[in-house]
Amino acid sequence: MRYWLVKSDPDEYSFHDLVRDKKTNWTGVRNYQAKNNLSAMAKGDVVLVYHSQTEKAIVGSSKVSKTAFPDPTEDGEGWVCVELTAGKSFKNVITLEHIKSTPALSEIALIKQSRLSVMPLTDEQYECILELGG
DNA sequence: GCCAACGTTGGC
DNA sequence: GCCAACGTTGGC
Repeated sequence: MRYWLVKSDPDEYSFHDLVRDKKTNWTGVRNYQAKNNLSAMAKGDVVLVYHSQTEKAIVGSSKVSKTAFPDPTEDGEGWVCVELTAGKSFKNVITLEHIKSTPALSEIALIKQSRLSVMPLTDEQYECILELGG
C-alpha cells in the first residue's frame, strides 16, 4: 500500500465533486512524471486530494479503485488515468501554509516540486498529514 | 495580475 | 543534442 497526493483546481473538479460523484476517472494529466506516478498506483492505494489556486489545502482522501488505463479524454496518445473513489473529508483541511511550517513535511513533493500534479508521499508524510487533518 | 519555476518546443 | 524562447502552473 502506497500513499499519493494529487492536485486539483477546485474550479474544475473539486474533492466535493468527487464526494458527490462517489468515484471519478482522474483524467487530464499531461506530464510525464505525473503520468509515471499514476501508472505506479495500485488498487487500494490512498490518494489525498489537494486544492490549488484559491484554497491551497489538502481537503480529503480517496482510494484507487482502478489502476491506470488509457485516458479517454486524451488528445495525443499514451496518457493514462486512474479511477478514484471518494473517501473521507478531513475534519481540518491542511493548508499549504501549515504544511510549510511543519518540519516533518518540509521534504514533501508538493513544496519541492510545486508544479507536479501527481506525487508520492512517504509513510511518514502521510501519517503526519492524517494527524493534522484529524 | 504578476512573476518565478519549470516543462516543452523548435531552430540550429 | 543543446539551449533559447515560449507556455503553463500556481503561489502571492
